[in-house]
Amino acid sequence: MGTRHRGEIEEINALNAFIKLQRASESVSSRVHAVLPAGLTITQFGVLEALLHIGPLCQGELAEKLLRSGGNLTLVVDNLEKAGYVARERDPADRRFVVVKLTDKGSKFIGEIFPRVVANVTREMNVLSSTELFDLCRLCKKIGVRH
Amino acid sequence: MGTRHRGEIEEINALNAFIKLQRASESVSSRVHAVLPAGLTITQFGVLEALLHIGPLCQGELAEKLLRSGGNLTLVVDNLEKAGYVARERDPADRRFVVVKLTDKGSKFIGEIFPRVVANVTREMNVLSSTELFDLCRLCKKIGVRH
DNA sequence: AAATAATACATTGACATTAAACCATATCAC
DNA sequence: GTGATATGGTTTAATGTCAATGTATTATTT
Repeated sequence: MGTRHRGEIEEINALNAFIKLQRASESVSSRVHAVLPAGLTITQFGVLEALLHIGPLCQGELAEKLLRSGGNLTLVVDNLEKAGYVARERDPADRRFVVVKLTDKGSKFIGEIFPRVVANVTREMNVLSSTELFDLCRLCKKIGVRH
Repeated sequence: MGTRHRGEIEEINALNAFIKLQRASESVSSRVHAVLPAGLTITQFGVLEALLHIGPLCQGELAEKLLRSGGNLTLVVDNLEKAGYVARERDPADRRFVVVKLTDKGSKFIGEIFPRVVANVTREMNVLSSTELFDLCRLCKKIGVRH
């Protein structure tokens, strides 16, 4: 091992950390997903949650917040609309925009689910101490930013 | 804010860290993905990379390593097979197993791509110092484990 | 040896996901 | 105002993804 170049070690450490990051994210996410009612996907949950806490949003904003493509959001909102959880409305001021808002049914639904997801996330993440959580936030923030 | 219960603060910190973890993972992954040749997906890359570094594997092993379902791997291997990068072979000792191996074309292909992905991952992750990388590994390992 | 259970993969159906092409609306330049 | 350009959303084609179910093969039980 003494013959390894500096660059090789850097590469190995970077790859290693990258893989661990991906695995941690995927495995926590899948365990959190497990608590969602059958038929409600993570992205659908993300849309409902954003509408609950921010209020009505247009699809472009939803796509940006959820890191998804516009075309994807069209379909996800379609499915939420079919299920009766959200309603679409053309913005009369600028008819290109479609404003998505929670229906009463959707509001009640996400209002019941959200606390359970929070409890689950809390259980998953509190394997770390609050100092460790803070460190994780800092590191994630640093690598998450485009550079 | 002084009226917040201890539990509420824990929940907020946990949620906050969870979201940052997901975002960091997704955004790094999408930037790494960007370096893959058009048409090669992340999971396809994962299969080729595993075959390159471990050697021939059966589909069940691939599914486990890549944290994907068996049915999914069937399709991913289908597409890699169509593209001529891998070949399937029934294990003669136990005909339930399908051994997947790289073709010459696939071997050459992944051999060219892998170093470029490594370079990209290195560039992304080396925003962190080696100490920070080490910390990130430790934290991810801790939350990734099922508990 | 026949019935049963377990294992590995394939298939199906529903939804997610993206990129690219497309349509409708709005804005800008002239 | 008219044409060019930009913007927001939709559609399409290809792939991914899982859960559930089906099929083939092997192992176990009796």
